[in-house]
Amino acid sequence: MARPRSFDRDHVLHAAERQFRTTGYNGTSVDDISAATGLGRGSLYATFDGKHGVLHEALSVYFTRLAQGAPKALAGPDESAMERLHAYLLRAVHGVPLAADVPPAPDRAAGACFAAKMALEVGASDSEVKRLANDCFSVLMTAVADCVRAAQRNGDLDPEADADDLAYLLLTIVRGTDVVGAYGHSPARLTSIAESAFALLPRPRHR
Amino acid sequence: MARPRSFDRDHVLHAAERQFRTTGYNGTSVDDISAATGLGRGSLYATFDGKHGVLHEALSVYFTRLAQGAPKALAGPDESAMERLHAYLLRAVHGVPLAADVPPAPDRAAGACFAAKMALEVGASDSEVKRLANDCFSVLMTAVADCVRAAQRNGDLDPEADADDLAYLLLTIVRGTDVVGAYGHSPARLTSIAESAFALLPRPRHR
DNA sequence: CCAGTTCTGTACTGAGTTGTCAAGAACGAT
DNA sequence: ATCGTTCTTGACAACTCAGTACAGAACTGG
Repeated sequence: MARPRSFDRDHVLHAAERQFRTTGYNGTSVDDISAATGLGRGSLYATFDGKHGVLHEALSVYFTRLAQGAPKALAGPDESAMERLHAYLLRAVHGVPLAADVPPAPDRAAGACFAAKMALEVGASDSEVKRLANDCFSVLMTAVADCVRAAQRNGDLDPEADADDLAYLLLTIVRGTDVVGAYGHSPARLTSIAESAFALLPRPRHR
Repeated sequence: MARPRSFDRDHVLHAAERQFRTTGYNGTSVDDISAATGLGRGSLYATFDGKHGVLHEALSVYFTRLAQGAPKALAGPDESAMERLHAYLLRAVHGVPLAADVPPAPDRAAGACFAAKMALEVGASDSEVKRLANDCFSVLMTAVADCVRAAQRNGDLDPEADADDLAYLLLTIVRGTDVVGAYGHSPARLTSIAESAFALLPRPRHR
């Protein structure tokens, strides 16, 4: 029996994420968020808790999206596990790994993992951000590690290799691709990096 | 026949770099820089050109330091090229790769490559920063690639492998380590990643 | 010791920022 | 239709920030 919200919460948070992505946390004012989301100042402060709150909620939504998308993209039959790993590495070239709704990022730096970018900028002073970013990492980590194990079961990867170590390394490479991409290197160059990484994965010793 | 400077330019820029590292570009005010460097506003604006200028000069100094340190750390006899590559990867665990003067970084995120961090934060809107960051990358790139070629000459790495591709991949991994470190992962974990990467380098096919 | 030049510190301005508040709008239950 | 509750809008005050200007300090060559 009261006036209903006139905006979609997730839609707003998604727009805020896009803004944070392109101008960074400290580089965006509340007015910028207001303009990007269409919400007035008052609603922003009432619904979330200012900039902090918007960032935290946006990261939370990002996490949810990742928690759904990552397993979906990396799970599947053992036979095609290697292909999925390959596709995952190549997708990193264009940014926005496994939660793609922002297809043509204007600048590659804006395509980097949202959680990683925020963690790097304000993670040192905002432990909540650090925590949320870690959650995102963990979700990706388990998905990749499971995929590695699947590839091992199928005989495409050395069964002696530690799947977790390999997954950590793969994620590190994907994160590094974000950074190198921010330098302005061409997609061709990034693709070459991804292919090199894929080629170096440890194959079984004997066949 | 005029009053001499009471500060050392490089020392000031180094202090500014430390500040930018810990609080980011947009997160530091001119007063912060003033406090960190001990310089008054007036001197800051007279010597450099405000925040922009300080950042650009600081990056420039960082580049110079890198251009000296990187070849020194990675050049040497072919016999020990692999050891140098190994050491380079392990050094990334604790940040501030090849220009170490800030040994105990309070937060690992502050230990990330200065150029990379700035490029990721403001590179999209400040092409000068992007350029300087790219220069830093290039310097590292050639140094690593040369070291890879040395290792190939010594028979420690597959001579068929493309040295440049390998160097790109190694640098990507080091940059990724910065990001993963910013999440708060333990040095032990980062070390494990570095070791995995090193172990996967392509050895010669036949001996 | 003096004059000229450069550096240093501080106060000031205008723009931009954050967070709050109150008045009005929209809706459902009665 | 009306009332109460909740959302929205715009304006507002306090504050911070970047950049400038000016007065004074320090030093050196003569």
